[in-house]
Amino acid sequence: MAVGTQGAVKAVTHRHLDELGAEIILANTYHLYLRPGAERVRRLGGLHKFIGWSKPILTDSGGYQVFSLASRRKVDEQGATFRSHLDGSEHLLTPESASSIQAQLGSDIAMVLDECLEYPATHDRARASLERTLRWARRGRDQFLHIQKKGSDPFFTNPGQAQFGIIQGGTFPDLRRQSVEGTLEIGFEAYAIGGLSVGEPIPEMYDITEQTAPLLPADRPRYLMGVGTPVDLVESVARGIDLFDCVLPTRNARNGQLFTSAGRLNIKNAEYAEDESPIDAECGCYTCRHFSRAYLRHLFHAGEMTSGTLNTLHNLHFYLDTMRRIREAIVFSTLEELRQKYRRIFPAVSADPTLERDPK
RNA sequence: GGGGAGGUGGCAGAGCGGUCAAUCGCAGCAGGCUGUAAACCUGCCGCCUUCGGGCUACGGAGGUUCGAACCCUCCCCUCCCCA
Repeated sequence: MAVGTQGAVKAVTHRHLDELGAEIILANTYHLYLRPGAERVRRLGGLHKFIGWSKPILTDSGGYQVFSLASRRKVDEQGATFRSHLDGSEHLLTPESASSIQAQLGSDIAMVLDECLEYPATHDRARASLERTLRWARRGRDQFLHIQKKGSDPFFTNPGQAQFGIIQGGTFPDLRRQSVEGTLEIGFEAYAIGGLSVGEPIPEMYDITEQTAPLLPADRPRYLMGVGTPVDLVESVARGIDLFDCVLPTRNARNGQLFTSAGRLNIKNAEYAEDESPIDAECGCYTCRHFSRAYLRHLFHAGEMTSGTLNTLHNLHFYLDTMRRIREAIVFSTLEELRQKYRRIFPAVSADPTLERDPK
């Protein structure tokens, strides 16, 4: 899933996404609640109509903001109180309100409110957090079912909405298992693994994924939240994951880092100033078919908006293409080869993740 | 012709006797970004370096001083105002 936090995948239009073959996008409860407001979206006919995207939308619950906006929120049993990053005003997000807001938004998949645990965290802290997430899950699910039962409720703009539960438990396998059991007991349409890709070493992330994914129902999509790099996708599918979302392809594109069949490429670098070749000769995206590295580097340095657009088109193409290759490899039983290939292409990431985070 | 302001590292612009190789910004170079407070952030940015430091520097030449980008003298050069 391409990430479109505020109802738009940054730098590209829905038409671009259609052409790229994007089947679903992600939007965010917290951001849309603050602006333009869930009530307003509902009055405007729901998120699909409002943003002009008729294909599926998944809304994250705001659980990630519990992590990423840690400095501007406090969490208690009731929920998370945020100081708005827009105007400083206080807002309480509860499991119930997260469900209600998403009902008003009318997304196709709503995520239950969870507490995305920071890394590192002690076993005690992780257990307490997961148990709270479980209690929140019960409350969020009850609210979801309550709204859905009413059916004609004016708050409800998408009667077909599904709700996914989220597994927490930090980097502790026993806690992950406990979280899975509790979450399955509550029962959701499908399940996500949360609380990873928050700074833990990549091997640990793979490890937890490997131990957690098989515990989730095989007949439902398993969603690994917030992951990842291209090699992370391949490695995670190999461990049982079906669905991802990540800001990397879009954010890094805007910041000049491109994912290619030869690894990461920083289009800002001086070495591309007069390089007439495309970003990736093996790529068939619009950007690669039409523009040189030299031009793309120029656009970036000149601060042209087109830079973000063209780079984003390329990176999203690379990501969606990676997923297509993975599906194909599964069909032809060549996933292991694909894995080796991606490990080769992105060695720093798979061999020693710490190199990625700290060049020294 | 008269009056005034000023010349500082690629640009722009602080500093106005020691703690200045010299604030800040821009440009440049490199790196990071994993359920987006991110078209953002970090580091480097005179030369050399065994990273401790060494060397050359604030238009030019002299001078004062223990010590000068900062004070004095002369020279060169810009810009502004009035005629």
